[in-house]
Amino acid sequence: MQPNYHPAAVEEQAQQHWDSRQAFHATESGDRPKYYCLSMFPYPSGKLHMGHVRNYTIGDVLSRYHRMKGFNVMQPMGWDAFGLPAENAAMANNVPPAAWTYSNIEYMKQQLKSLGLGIDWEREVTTCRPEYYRWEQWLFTRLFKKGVIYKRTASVNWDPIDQTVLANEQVIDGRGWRSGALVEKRDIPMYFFRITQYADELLAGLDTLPGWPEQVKTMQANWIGKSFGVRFAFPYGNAEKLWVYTTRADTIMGVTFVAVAAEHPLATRAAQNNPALAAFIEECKKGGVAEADIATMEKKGMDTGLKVTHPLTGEQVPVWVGNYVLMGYGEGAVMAVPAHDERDFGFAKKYGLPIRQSIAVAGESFSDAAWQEWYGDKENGVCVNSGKYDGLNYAQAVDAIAADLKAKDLGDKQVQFRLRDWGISRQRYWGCPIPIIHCPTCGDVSVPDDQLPVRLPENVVPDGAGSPLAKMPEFYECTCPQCGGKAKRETDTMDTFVESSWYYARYASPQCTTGMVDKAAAQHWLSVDQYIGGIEHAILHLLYARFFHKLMRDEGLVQGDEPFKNLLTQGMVIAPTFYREDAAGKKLWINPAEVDVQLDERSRPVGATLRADGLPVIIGGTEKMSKSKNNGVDPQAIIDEYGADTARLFMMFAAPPDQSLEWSDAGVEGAFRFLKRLWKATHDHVAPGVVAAYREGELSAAAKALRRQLHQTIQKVDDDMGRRKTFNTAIAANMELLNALVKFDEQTPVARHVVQEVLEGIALMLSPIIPHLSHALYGALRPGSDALDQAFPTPDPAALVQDEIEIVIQVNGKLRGNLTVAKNADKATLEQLALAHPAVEKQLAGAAPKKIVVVPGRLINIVA
RNA sequence: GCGAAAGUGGCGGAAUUGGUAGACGCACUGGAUUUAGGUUCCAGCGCCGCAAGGCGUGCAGGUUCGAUUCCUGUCUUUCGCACCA
Repeated sequence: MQPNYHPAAVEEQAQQHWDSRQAFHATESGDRPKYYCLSMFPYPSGKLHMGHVRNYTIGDVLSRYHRMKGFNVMQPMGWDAFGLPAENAAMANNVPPAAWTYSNIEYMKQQLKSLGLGIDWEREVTTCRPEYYRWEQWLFTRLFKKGVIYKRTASVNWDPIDQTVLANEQVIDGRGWRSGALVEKRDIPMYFFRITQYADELLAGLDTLPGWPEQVKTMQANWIGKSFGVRFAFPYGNAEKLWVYTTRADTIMGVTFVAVAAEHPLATRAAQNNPALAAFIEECKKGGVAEADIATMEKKGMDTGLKVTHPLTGEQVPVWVGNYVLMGYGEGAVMAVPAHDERDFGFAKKYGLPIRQSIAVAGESFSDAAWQEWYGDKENGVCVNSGKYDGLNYAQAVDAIAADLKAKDLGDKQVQFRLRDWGISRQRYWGCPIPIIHCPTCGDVSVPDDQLPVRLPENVVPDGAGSPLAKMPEFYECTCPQCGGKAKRETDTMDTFVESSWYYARYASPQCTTGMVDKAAAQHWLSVDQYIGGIEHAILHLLYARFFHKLMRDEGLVQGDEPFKNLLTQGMVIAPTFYREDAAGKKLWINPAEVDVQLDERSRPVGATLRADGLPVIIGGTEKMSKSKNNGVDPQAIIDEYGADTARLFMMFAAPPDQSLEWSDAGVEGAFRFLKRLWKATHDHVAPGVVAAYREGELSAAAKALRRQLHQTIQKVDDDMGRRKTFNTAIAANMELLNALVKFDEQTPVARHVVQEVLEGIALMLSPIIPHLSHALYGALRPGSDALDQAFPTPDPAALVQDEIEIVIQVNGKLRGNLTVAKNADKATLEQLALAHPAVEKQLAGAAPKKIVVVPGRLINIVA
């Protein structure tokens, strides 16, 4: 064994060893229970970022830990290879997205390999390959025939200069990112997945997922947004009806106006002979479709001049157009009750509309000032100024009002979801072609199986103005599969969320050519035992994948209702930011690697300078590593300098996996220092010759204590890695153990056996985190054996036995001293010892204690 | 705006079931080793205080013998919001 730790050599040797024995190739044979460990696959953007390294290290730690616990582990990897960045790179560099993507994959694959991940590379999946997306197209055609996929129009961001549809991300402050043009809403035809049909099941399924974070389940439940309310109509004109939906039917008697979306037919009609209104409606159509923008913009409205009839009072109610009412939600119209809804209140105040109280809370006054205290109080409010409904509480009022509306055939109770159907049409090139043919006589016809896949040409460079496929007759000219007549192929591609919604299933049989999945393989490996990925995917990706699993189940492809049994949502990797401002006040972001931070005598930062010129820079916040803030740290540089084990150790040590992780160069140094200490301790121990691990023999008190600490650590680390998944505390416990070992200086033969036992224990306990180093250390401690084949250590009950324990003494809940007592000391003895303690006598000052609380094995609290 | 989280020393974090706040690491300070820098090793390190002691987990309340942990309110920060992935 080398006297010093050289990570490059250690890691190369270990990786070659694993490769040569195909250590991570997973098969369905054998009788060990399976463990399918899946990390969210990367988008091949160019090179790995720290978020990838963190994600895949967590997955690898769990995979290797479970291998040691006796599981047949399958850990695959692939590429989420379609997407917008490839088109942007193509335009910038004049390279086809395909070529750019494939070369990125090649480079990033080498990077992943250098991390020493235990991946079965024979299962690699790349979504932009026809072998993959042909099955997506195949499923599409099935779902289209079933009616789960349908076509309708929907609003998109339209760039009037580039004549193209923009993603929300491409709209900056209401303008197109390339053209700078003010973005407009435009309605275009799109295909939709009828996810709302599965809304109830997607909601109920959350209760079957105890292995998911509560936070994620709550977010999904709120996103699905099941609400119990009343759908009812305001009649008008010639037996026409304006429908609205409300969850607060108890406030219906407080309605003073109705607000409709700009796109609502009633608004369109009213605008025909009202130029001012027409102009306002046009103004509402300006701006993008992102909900966050719409919800935070100034609430504006205009009277249509139209009136509708209140269904219960018969009163005439004005209809307004409101820019905050969304056509895509519910009925595209809402009843407005300014007295009991915050948004309506603000709107009524602004435009001088009447406010009518219809709910009261006993003992509370109703005024503009007091209003906000209880405006929406569902629990304590009762109806007032509401005629026959006066005095009814929320539930009673809703029941009575719904019944009366039903009797008039003007409404009824209705369950509604916030979830909307999933529009998947994209007017982009680098995506999976939608397998539809438009025939002038047969309509929309799905592409027959024997004509799949609809191949995406790979040699195209987009120009940013509309979809390239729509300009390629060789792509879109075709014949109708039904009538054989001249027809046009669909040129839209699918949302890339579609590919990432089923890749987990494809990994079970990645090369299957006879179907989307091999049913037997899918049955063996699914569901995913552990899924790991960023918290930013908590809603959309995870909801779509759950939806797809149910679609595939209903096609008989997979079994079970849910794809991911356990979910771990990792936090972001964050880093400090630094910047300077130019003359125009524009921030120029400077990478942390180029900055020196000055500290005061208490190590508080007082300033920062750019290394290149020694002049000051401004310290910004600590934020998610990103290109835009130029605060990214390249993982490759860390691996090159310290090795993968140090990078892995630091990332697992600096924070628990579900919290954000702050990057720290000094922290990386600390991790490296620990590995050097561990290497040296092992080297010094094996230098005089290898011994067997301790089994029996008389031990000194110090040796006994060290051995007890080892076995306590094994117990803790097993729990931390398995149940808690807090790798930071597992590492800390091993650091403490190494510190204790270094202090232990007995050289007797039996002491050397204990040291051997401790070093073997550390090497194995940490092997999921620092596999290369553990491979080398274990090989040195046990020549001829492979750390990879070892079981996770188990604690020796005999080593854990303790005769004496420490008990804390408190007076009035404050720590005043402690006692070392026999483990089985009884309550009376403990009280007596505590009262005799000098610090307690001082605190009591002769007075008798009022009460004594004894928590066995922990503390005594004396209440004075 | 709506939904979900998080706030603990100079910093990252620990305290797992209401029971010793600050484990472990970083930074810093002092010392040893070293020609020097670096490395390594030893010691110290929440705040106030000479000490005794007091204070202390964003802020304000509450429950409890005892609260970082439970409850109410509030502030700040982060994530998501349907075409970024």
